[in-house]
Amino acid sequence: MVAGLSYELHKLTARLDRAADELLRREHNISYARFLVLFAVGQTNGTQRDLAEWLGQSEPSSSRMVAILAAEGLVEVIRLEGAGNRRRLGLSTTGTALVERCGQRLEDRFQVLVHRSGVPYQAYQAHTRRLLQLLEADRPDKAEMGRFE
Amino acid sequence: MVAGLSYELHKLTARLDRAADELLRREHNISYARFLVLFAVGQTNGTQRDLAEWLGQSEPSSSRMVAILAAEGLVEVIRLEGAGNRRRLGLSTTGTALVERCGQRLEDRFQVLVHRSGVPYQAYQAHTRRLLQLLEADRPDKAEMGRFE
DNA sequence: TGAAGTAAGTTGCAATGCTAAGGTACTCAT
DNA sequence: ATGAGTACCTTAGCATTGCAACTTACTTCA
Repeated sequence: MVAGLSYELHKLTARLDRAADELLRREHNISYARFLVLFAVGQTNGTQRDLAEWLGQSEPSSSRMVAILAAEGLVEVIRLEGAGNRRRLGLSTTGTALVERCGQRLEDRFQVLVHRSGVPYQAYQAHTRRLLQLLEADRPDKAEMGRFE
Repeated sequence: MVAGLSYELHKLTARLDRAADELLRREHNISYARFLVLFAVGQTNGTQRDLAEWLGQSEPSSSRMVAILAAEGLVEVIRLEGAGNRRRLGLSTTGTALVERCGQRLEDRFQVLVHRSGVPYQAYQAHTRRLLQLLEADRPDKAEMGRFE
């Protein structure tokens, strides 16, 4: 048959995401989608476009999520005067704390899973990254992506 | 930082799915989500529950997709008399042809990508499967799942 | 100094996913 | 033969995504 590594990846990710979502909702009353955005804000500390890029999502998606998270006081949005229609994103104190706790919890859990499975974390990660890189290289866009400073 | 294999998996899958979606819409006027369901119908040839299970999706999701695909004449739904409220799903002739073409196209493309990346297909697939297996084993459900014949 | 260009962000709409709750078609023990 | 149980499917409603189209805030150039 058509083996289908891609289907298995799809499925694995779907399951992982769902499991993460359940855990976060139960323990921290937040969805995985929102957590991911929060986490990404912490990582990028840039514009919304940077955020979308990091997440591998469309801009409208992150735009909306940012609006929601900002309204909840987890993300801070600062308009940059004299820099075009740009804002810089950052985590609020509450946001930082939340990301900290959730991130730790998820990472722990995931590492346990991987460890129990016997799959070599390093190698699997390296392969995943490699594929991702190649996929990014294929799209003829943001080679530079304008920063502000 | 929190390395985050899981984020990378999430992102990789998102990108792969999006690329597949673009290709299928452009060349065959069908979304990747629908194609996946069609493909799964061909693989399972069972009930909708089997289908959802194979896809790693919720039952309502596949129920809705089946309704749509049946309305488009791609999937055939057969009520099984005397077997409870069950239906057996199968691909119509058109459906089979479509899956054939799209599946081939996607698989080719994906294999080229993996090959170019230098990632060992077999090993990566084995790891993915292993993780998936463990994840399935954790959920205390359908160990048997009732078939009809 | 104002028209065109550019980079970033937002809005409208449809597709798809999930959970919770409800329905349907049988089987079985009493 | 009837009420409980079981397995499968559907409906209702919300969350999140993507694309297309539009807006906003600056920059450039004639």
